[in-house]
Amino acid sequence: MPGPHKWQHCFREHVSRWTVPREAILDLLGRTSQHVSAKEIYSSLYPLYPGIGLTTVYRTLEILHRLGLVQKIASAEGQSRYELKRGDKKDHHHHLICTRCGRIIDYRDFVQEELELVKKTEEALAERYNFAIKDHNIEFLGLCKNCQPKNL
Amino acid sequence: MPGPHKWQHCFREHVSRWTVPREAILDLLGRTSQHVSAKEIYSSLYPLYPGIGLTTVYRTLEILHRLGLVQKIASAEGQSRYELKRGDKKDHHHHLICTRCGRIIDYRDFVQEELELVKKTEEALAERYNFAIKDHNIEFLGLCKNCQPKNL
DNA sequence: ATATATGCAAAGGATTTGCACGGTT
DNA sequence: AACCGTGCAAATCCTTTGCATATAT
Repeated sequence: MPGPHKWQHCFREHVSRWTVPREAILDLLGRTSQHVSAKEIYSSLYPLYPGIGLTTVYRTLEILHRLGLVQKIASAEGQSRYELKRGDKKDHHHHLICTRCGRIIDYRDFVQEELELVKKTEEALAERYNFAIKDHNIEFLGLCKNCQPKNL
Repeated sequence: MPGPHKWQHCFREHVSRWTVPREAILDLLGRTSQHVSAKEIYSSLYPLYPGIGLTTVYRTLEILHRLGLVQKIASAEGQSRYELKRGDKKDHHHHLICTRCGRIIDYRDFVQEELELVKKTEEALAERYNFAIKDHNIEFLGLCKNCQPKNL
């Protein structure tokens, strides 16, 4: 599992070149705990790296996703959000998503229990359906505090 | 919970008018066990109802989703897929999604166990984060039989 | 008769692609 | 020097919106 600044190696090995934009994007993802959209990454980086292109952000995210370093969350609002997967077991979490404003909350409660069941399920499903399971996605959808109708 | 052909009532009560396109869309959703995209619905319906518009499909799906009759699955490939929620408890299932070809398999194994944990988690999360939880989404991502690399 | 739903065309967004240029190796 | 990555602009794809017309009530 790559450490804070070992991505450079991972990149050179699996992809090819280690460039300024790639470092900037990975660095940003490492510093944020949010689930960011491509445009948000672009906007955050622009002041520091004028001339960076949104295209590059998309292409880099695509690579990171394929490498399994980044989770891509397809939200119902049309845009995808991205989150760096940290190797840390303690950091494993699932999502609580507001269907109105799109806010995503990470929760770490019950995750241990969930993971036990997930593991069991995963094995059985892999065999039964001949699936090579790579990842799972557990999320709860609803209305966050701010989006709940006050008058109901 | 609306029966096979009681949607008409549900519609008139909660929305307003029961029209030919709405009946056609709901009927199609009822007859298919697939997770269909808006365009697929449109294409299936076009031969029978020439002149039907893709716009109407989207608008109807939006209503059905708001009424809680249809689940909207935001896939990573950019398009959303829709599935009629059947009242039937026995029919509750989760998804196994191929990240390469987009195929979705419903599985009903372990769902009972999952649901117990889900219910418990839901209650705790609702309280802790002040969230009005409406739905959940459990899916496993990986490669289906056909998409697994043969030479690995 | 009246309000609502429809279909078309156009607009809107997010993401991808083609291509000449620039940076890494 | 060779090749890969970049940024721009244009192209795509999915979805939403504006508006005149058709339809359900």
